[in-house]
Amino acid sequence: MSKCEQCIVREFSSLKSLNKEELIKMANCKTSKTIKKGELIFEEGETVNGVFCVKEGVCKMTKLSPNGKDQIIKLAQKGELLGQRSLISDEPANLSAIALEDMQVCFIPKSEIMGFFDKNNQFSMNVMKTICGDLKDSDTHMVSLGQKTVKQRLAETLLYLEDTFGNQEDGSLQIQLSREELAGMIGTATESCIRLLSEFNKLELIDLKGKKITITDRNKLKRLAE
Amino acid sequence: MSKCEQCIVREFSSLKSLNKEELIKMANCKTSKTIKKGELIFEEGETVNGVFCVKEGVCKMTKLSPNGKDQIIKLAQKGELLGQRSLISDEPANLSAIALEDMQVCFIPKSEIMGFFDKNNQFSMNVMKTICGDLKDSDTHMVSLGQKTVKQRLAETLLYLEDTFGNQEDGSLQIQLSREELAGMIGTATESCIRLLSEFNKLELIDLKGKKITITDRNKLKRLAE
DNA sequence: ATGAAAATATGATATTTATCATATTAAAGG
DNA sequence: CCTTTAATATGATAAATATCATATTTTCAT
Repeated sequence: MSKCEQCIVREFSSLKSLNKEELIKMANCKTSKTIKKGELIFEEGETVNGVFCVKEGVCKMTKLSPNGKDQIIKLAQKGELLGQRSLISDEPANLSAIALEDMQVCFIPKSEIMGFFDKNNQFSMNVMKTICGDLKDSDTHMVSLGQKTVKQRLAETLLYLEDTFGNQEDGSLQIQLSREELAGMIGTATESCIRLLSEFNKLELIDLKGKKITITDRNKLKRLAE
Repeated sequence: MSKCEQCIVREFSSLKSLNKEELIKMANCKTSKTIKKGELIFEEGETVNGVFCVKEGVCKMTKLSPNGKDQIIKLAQKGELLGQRSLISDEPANLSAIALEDMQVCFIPKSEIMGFFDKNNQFSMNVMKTICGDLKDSDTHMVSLGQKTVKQRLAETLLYLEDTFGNQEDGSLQIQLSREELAGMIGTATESCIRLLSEFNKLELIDLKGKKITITDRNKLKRLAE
C-alpha cells in the first residue's frame, strides 16, 4: 500500500491541509484503483460512500439529458476529488465519472472525510474554495451555453483544452476527445461539431490529423471565441 | 435596528445554526437596506466586503456575456445569502445582483461571517451544503442549455417559476419577468421568447394578459419540457 | 390626462443548427 | 492480416433560431 504522506498529488487538492497523523490514518483506510480508459468510476444516481482522489489521468463528468445524450459538465484531472458534492449533500451522485485515459485513483471512505470536516478547519475551507471554484466555472460555462454560438463555443473549448491539459510533443492537444465527446462538451450535434472542425481546419485555425487536433492560430481562434 | 434573533428568515438560511450570542453580535454589526425594484445590489467585478441576506423580495443574479446580453444564472429569494462564493474565494463578485421586486436585505460584514466559519462548524457545513445545492442546480441548468431546444427550456422555466415562487391570487405567476429577462434565463433572443410565448398561448398551455402569465395546462407543458 | 419612451408583438428573411443519408477512414478483435 | 465495427466526414435538406423592420401596446414622467 502506497503512503499518502509521499503522494505529490495531494499537494494539489484540499488534502494538502492534512497533518502527518491524519495522512497516516488515511493511508490505512484508502484503497488504490487502476481504471482503464473508457471505464466508469461511478455513475449518476449511484450512492458513492466516499470520494475518489485522482492521482493520474483525466476523466469526464457527465450528466444524461432526457434526449439520451450526455452533456459533459467538466473534466477532472490529477489532484481533484470526485464525489465531494454528493458526500456533503448526502445525496446520490449527480454526475457520472468516466475515464478519458488510463487512470490511477484512490478511494477514501466517507467516514474518514467527514472526520476531517469536523476536526480540520483548514481542510473544510479548502473544500469550500474548490467547490466555489467549480461554481464559478459553471456560471461561466452557462453564459457560453446560453449566449454564444456553437462555433464560438467550439473555439473556446479547444483553447480551454490546450490551456488546461497542454500539448503532446508534436504540439497537438494532450487530451484526445472523440468528436462525440467534444460535441457533448459544447452542447451540439456530433455532425455539427465535425463540420465546424473541418471549417476551422480549412481556415487554418487548427490542423486535423486523425484524432489529433493542433491549434495553429491561437489568436484568430481567440477572436472567434469572443 | 431590528434584531436578528427575531428574524424568521434566518431559519431558511445557513444562519439558522448561529447561537443567541452570535445572533446578538451579528445584529450589532449588520445594516438593513431597502432596495427598490430594478436597483443593483452589487455588480459583477465589484469587491463585496460581506454578504447580503435576503429578507424580502426576489433578485436576479446575472453575468454579462461578451455579446452584451445578460445571462440570468439564478434567482434568489428570502433566506438566501448573496455573495458567499466571492467571500470564500476572496474574489470580486462573479455575478451582478439586481432586484426584481422591492426588497429588504441585510448586509453582514465579511469579518463577522469569517468568524462564524472559524467557530461554528455547523454554520460552515450549512454554507457548504447551500453551495453544493447551487452547484447541482447549475449542472442541471447546464444540461438544459446544452441539450434542450429553446421551446423546451421555456416550458421548463415557466414551470420552475411557478414551483419556486408560486402564484398571485388570480393564478398568474407571482414573479413577473420582462420578456427580455425571461429570454436571458433560457438563453435566447427576446423576439424568439415572445414568439414562443405566443405559440404556447395559442396552444392554450398558458394564458397571457399583459405582463401576467398563467399556466393553464401544466401537464402538457411538462411533457413539452422533457 | 397626454406625449414620449419602453416593452411587447408580429412579419419577413437570413443564418444557424439538426437530422438523415451515405461515403470514407480508422480501429479492434479474431 | 483481414474482416467487422465504430468513428469521422460530407452532402442534402429540414427545422430551429436570430435578426431586422415595424406595428401595437403599455408604462411612466410631466
